[in-house]
Amino acid sequence: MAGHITGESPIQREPGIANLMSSHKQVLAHAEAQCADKGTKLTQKRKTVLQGLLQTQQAMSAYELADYCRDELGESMPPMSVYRILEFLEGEQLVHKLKLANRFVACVHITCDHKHAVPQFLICEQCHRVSEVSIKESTLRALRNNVETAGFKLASPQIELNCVCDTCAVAG
Amino acid sequence: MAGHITGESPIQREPGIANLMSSHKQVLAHAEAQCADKGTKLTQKRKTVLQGLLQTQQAMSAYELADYCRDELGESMPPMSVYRILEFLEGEQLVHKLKLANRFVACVHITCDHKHAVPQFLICEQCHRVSEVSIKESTLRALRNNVETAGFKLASPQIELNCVCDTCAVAG
DNA sequence: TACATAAATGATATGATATATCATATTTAT
DNA sequence: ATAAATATGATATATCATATCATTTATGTA
Repeated sequence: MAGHITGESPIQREPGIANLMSSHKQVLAHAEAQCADKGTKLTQKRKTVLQGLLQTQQAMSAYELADYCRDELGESMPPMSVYRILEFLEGEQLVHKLKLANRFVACVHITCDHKHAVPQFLICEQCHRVSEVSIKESTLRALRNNVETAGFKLASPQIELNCVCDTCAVAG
Repeated sequence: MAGHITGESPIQREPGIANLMSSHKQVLAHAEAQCADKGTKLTQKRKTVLQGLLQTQQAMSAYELADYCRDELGESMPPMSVYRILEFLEGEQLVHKLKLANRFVACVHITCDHKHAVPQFLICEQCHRVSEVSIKESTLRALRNNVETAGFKLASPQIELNCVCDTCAVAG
């Protein structure tokens, strides 16, 4: 019953920890204000979970997040609470669930005020690093066309792709 | 420990059971020949699992398939064997694993001799019906471009999309 | 045929992700 | 101050999946 974070590959934090910390503070403040506007509350626990996702910069499972919050952020966090909190954060569009990986990521657009484009998630199968990029309108239209011709509708415009990141590709 | 097939929505079999049965027979024969060519064997158990996928026309979990084989096809089938057999069938390209749904489908191109196009799977979130369509070369190129710009590589060109089929959309 | 080897399947244990439900604590409104 | 609503804790259980060892079945060769 050791930690849930698989040790396969280290977590990458390019811009230096200190900068990230302070930028996370801003993101959290923004998220809190956004919730307040909508009449919901970003409680301490919810903030901690979101902070975990912001800091690790990885797609995390609920159980991994529970461990991370307890061990690194000093906040006791039963996994079932994490699931509930993630559900809340998803509803607030602060977090995305990646079905392809059964993991969760912080939305990279929390501090943007404009409407988000359709996200395209590139998920490294090996280290779970995630890149959230925007899909071109024309590409999305082509996909949607395929879908509707087949008698389906896109349930969520979000697109997830099985990838390998360059770092793992080199290492592999 | 009741059946694993969720009763939410009935399985749809448009062309009439009898026709499907006979066409499945052909598909199975083709699959068997294909294996023989490669020096592998489509055993009785493997045939039964593939038949289950062909008949239900749904994305099925391994456990659902185990139940289906036992109850509907009269072949005792421990879930762990189903996993092994699905792995084999995937290797033979007779079956695809849909990570988005944690389920498996029969490949719709088993009887085609030409090389398959890149598959795009439309998965109904509600009834797990799946449509396997081909993605246009230009669309795939656009996606791949997005991916490589972000420093990733597509691990599998297979694309899975969260959808709702028209039947469920009407019912819902 | 008899035997050795390889391949396939059976059986069990366990891990990992997720949902359901009821109890308790905290916040909010009146 | 109290009731109602919201948030969190705790437990049980469902669901998807892998690892491992035992047993059976098929295959090749003396």
